[in-house]
Amino acid sequence: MSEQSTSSLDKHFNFKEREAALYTAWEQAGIFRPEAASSKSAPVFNIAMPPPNANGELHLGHSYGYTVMDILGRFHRLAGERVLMLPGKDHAGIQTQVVFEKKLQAEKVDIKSIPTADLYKRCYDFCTDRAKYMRAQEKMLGLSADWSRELFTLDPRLSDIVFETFERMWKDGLIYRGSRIINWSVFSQTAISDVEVEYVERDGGLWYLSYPLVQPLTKSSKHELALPDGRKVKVGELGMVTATTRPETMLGDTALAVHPDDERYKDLVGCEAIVPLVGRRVRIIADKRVDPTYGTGVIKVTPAHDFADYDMGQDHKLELVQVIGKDGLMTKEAGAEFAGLSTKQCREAVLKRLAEEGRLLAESTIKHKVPVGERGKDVIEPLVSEQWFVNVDKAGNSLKRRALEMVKAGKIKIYPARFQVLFEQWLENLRDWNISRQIWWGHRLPVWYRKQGDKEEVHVGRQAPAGAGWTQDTDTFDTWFSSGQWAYSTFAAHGMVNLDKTPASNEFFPSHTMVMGRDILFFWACRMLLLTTYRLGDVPWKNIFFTGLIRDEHGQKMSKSKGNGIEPNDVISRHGTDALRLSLVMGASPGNDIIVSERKIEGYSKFINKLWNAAKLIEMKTCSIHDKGLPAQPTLAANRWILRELARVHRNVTQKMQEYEISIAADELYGFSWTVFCDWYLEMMKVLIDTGNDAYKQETATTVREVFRRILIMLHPFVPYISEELYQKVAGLKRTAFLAGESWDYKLQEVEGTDEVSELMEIVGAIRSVKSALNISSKRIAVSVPGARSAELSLLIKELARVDFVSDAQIPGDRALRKPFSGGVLVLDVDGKENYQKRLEKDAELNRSTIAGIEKKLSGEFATHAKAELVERERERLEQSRKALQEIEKELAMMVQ
RNA sequence: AGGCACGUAGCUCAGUGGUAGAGCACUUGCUUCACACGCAAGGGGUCGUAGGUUCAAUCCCUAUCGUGCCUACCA
Repeated sequence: MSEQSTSSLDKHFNFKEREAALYTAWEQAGIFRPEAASSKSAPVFNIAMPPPNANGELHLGHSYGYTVMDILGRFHRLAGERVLMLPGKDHAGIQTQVVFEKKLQAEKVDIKSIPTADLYKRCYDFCTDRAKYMRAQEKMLGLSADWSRELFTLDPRLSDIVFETFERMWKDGLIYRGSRIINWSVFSQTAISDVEVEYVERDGGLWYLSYPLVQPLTKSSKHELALPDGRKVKVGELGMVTATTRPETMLGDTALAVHPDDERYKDLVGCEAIVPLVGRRVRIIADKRVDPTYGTGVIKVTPAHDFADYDMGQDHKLELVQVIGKDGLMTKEAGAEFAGLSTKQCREAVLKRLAEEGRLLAESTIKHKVPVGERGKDVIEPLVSEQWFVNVDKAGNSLKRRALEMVKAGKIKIYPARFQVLFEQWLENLRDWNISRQIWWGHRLPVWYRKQGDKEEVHVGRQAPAGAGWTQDTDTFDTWFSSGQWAYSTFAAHGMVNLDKTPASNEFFPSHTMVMGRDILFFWACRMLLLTTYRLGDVPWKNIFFTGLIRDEHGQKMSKSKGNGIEPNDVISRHGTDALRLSLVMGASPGNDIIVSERKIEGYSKFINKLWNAAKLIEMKTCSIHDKGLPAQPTLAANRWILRELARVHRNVTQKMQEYEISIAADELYGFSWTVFCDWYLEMMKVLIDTGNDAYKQETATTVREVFRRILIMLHPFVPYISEELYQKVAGLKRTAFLAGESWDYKLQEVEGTDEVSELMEIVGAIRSVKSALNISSKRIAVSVPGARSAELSLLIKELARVDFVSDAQIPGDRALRKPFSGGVLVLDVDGKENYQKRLEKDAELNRSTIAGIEKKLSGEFATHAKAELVERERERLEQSRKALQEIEKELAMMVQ
């Protein structure tokens, strides 16, 4: 017996202390910089990581994305590549301004009294402060980012590029200023982007209004309309009947529209009608965008306050009458009677007046979706406003066509592949992009104006042109205009991309991979693709990986307002970073949502504990054994087996990682580490080291160290802390300063030999099964095992199954329980073997049905159609089952006697 | 309305044209000196439904139901 040794490791992994210490050590060693790679010409793996908004803190969604990125980054770093995980923060325009102004309000600061320049500075400081906090969270998560290259979207190095892009696009005619319909936030007093608008379902009214015809019909129509109150009216009889959810906008109607193929209204197209209350004469137009089955099939067209109507207005050259102002109140265009009312008051007033005039025919309630601001209560009004736009589909120089061509040509590998189609659809549907915002937080437009008499001069440039009287535009850029350039501006800021050279391809560009949540992804990805293609003539990234969303255990989206969110800091402090990372990855297939609960995180913390204890055991058993290096061909079957298994797992995991199948790779490693390595191999190791001779000890100690070292390397991307800690602390594992310096790939000579261990596992399993059923698991019993095997294997079977070997003849018949296995029949010496009868009967039944199944199969056309090897395999299975059944029946017959 | 995905054990998910899998949960036994955050042995599924192709379908095709998401519309 070997002397008792103790481990230098504590009872549990003290992750709270050790995680912070390990991170600091990594950072101080500079291993997160691409320059740390041993080869200066190694391939580059770089990610311009999506910058979170610098106005709050990280939520679990951020942790998820970062975990995926860090796993990829650490994997490629182990592969010897120059890895650059470039971190940053986004100034997040309107969102930050709202957060910041709320904060000032809470502090009872009078925002209006502060000059904009001061506000800007204070907000910048606020973001700097938040960024610092978030950076600490990112480090806590183990993110192996190159902090020396961190950037903020308002950093002058990035801003310069943003302004330059704007100027170039202006010169190229890809940017214009114009009055078009946009989403207007009444609360924030600015235009906002499509993604900032949400649609929520509300109960609303649908009112049926009649607009008199200028020239009444001469003969009555054969078509009838059904009103919701059951009435039927002849088409044209009461003028044009239209249904609307927003009666107040009728004051701005400049047409009525019907579907061109709608028989009911064919004769009326081209006629004129009168908008009630305002008395405006409007045309009846035909447009295929009208759905003839909805309402009455007639729509009132309000080009100034509806996106679809706006498009129709453009095509039919309709007048724009703006009746709702930016303050959310009715304008004087709405008429003296309504001007100054809120839209809600106006709706009531309009309905009252229409009813008085007999123009309100009917009303019904419906569910419909109304636009609201991101934070819920904000009212969004589509209205026409003068803004700056990017022309995304300019004739002869279409940004979106070029982007689309690249995607269609497969220049970006998309994971999962099914998102390719979605990506293309998004690009197809892009409308001109409003990039101006009426807020003070952000990049101020580099545009100057000067009034010269009636004319207004416009100059685009960072500096005011010569001459007096120029004033700069007070608008700022849509935050996506700057983050849309993140894919190249970040690398350009560090001199890794030359913006004046197109295509700009070099080792850092296009960047290797983009990881994005699939919710925001398409919106942002499209903009990045557009701007990068424009600026550099190439795609922004070679690969793009979409993650799903995080959901709670009931499948609900996590959100602050629902209160079902998991705080990363909180769970990390209780279960450790590694457990969180594992639970964010296990079961998460690309693009699909993932369910995360505290229970899941807690569950994976057990795996961390398991690794810790495996290390303790290895240390105890091997610390006194000197490592003489791994022999080319181990002599022990157990060692040959585990090395073969290791090589197999290494191949599988490597392949899955390269295919971005991260969860499958993690799952494979989890199973191998726990079931194969701990449950089987470590148990064998104990036996070989405790009871074996010196040669056994030597080879086994060396093997277990090598396999464990390899496991730690492979696990490191997923659980960086525990793996590094054990690598550092367990004697005999460490070869370089940090795991990051190890090599993922390794040359393992193909281990020869037959697979004797699977037979061992079958025999041990069969014995354990019998013992367990007879409730004698801990008892040492005698057993006869047919066949000859090495001293090592015999020893292992005896110790793992807790048996002594005897010959068949030594066991009395009334105590001998015969148990078939693939290599023959085991005979176990047990008390009360009749208690095993039920199990035997079940086994027999199982075998009979297997036999019947195979016989049926072989008697059919399978035998002639299927591949010969398949048929052969079935024959073997049949033979085996028959033999087993025979033995079981023999045993049962003896019991019955 | 259109598109996409999903539907496999109680839960979360793998998977394959030829013997249905894992983890968690559950049952039973075991404080065997790494770990009870553990070990061992078990129970549990006609792979959503209906057709089709095939010698053979959980897998391929068609239809259908259910769930989720996206886009458009909701005048």
